[in-house]
Amino acid sequence: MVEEQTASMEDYLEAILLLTRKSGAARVTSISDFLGVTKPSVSYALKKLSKRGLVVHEGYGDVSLTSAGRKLAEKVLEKHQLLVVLLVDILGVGEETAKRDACRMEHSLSDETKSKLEGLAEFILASPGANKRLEKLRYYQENLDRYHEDLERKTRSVES
Amino acid sequence: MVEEQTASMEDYLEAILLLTRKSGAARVTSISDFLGVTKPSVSYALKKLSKRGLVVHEGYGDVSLTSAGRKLAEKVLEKHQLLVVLLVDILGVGEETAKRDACRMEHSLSDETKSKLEGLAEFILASPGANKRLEKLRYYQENLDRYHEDLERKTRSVES
DNA sequence: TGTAATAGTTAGACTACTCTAACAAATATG
DNA sequence: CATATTTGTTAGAGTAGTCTAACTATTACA
Repeated sequence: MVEEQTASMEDYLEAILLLTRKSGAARVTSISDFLGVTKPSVSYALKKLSKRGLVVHEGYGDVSLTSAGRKLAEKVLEKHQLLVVLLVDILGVGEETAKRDACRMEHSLSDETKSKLEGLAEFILASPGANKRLEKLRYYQENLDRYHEDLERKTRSVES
Repeated sequence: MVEEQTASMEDYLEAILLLTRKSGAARVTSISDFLGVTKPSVSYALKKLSKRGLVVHEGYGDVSLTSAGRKLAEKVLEKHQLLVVLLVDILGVGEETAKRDACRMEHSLSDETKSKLEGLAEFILASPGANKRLEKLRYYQENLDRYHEDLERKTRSVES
């Protein structure tokens, strides 16, 4: 069994997976650019992840994932992608917010909830009757937005 | 505008709100028991939250929230409760997992996503046609579970 | 009302990151 | 092939939290 990683370490694993997929290999610099952290921070993280057997580095070379590391990284990435689908395609959350939320929530989503959420997403997006259901949800959401806007307007006029 | 708080500080605010509602007042000891942290940790947190104008303490007495603190605490608690409804009543996630997930995800849920999620929950639980919809989802989830169990069994038999 | 029990604080260490500054290794180019 | 540029590491400090140990303040009650 692989121990739980911190959100930060999961971010590094996920970044390495994505960079490897995109360009064949990950480097300290590309990870640093991708995550928006300094190179010393990447160095520090890689040392930790190496000790835990999740990453192979041997200084100044390419960074790659061990199979344990890859398994973990894939799990995180799957959660991330599921959340994006849920937020954007089902809930209609704006791209920017959805991205920010997914990047944070991916670390707190249990495997159990993930699989249940997959079921919900499938039910709403791909099961028999899904189209009609999604259409109705969209309609409902839109009216709800209008309703909340009204409410806020009223609140403001009371406050002022 | 109130600045963003860390997950930890949000936990303290939420605990103070809940304890105040339950027993009229929060104390260092009750917060410490509730959150499962030591009293020095509570002391440390209260000092920070006081400086930020979110909590009123004046040593050795009751702990209470300022209106800014209460507003923030209520926001977090609402997110928590919404997540529990979503996880337990809609997705059918087990109580324990749902609680753990809600406690962590409440800190990464944006206001925008929260309101969209409220819409979804309402749509599934309380809109016209909701009963039938929830029933179908439940049925779908159950078969999905069975399907995934089958899949896992097959995977195992291949590996061994 | 004096003392024991409870409640809270302070001091100091530890963890898990983050960063900047300074240096070393590798690579690329004139 | 020597040197400039890029890449990566090490050292050291800072932050935000956690804890234990030792202390002080408050309260309870014999």
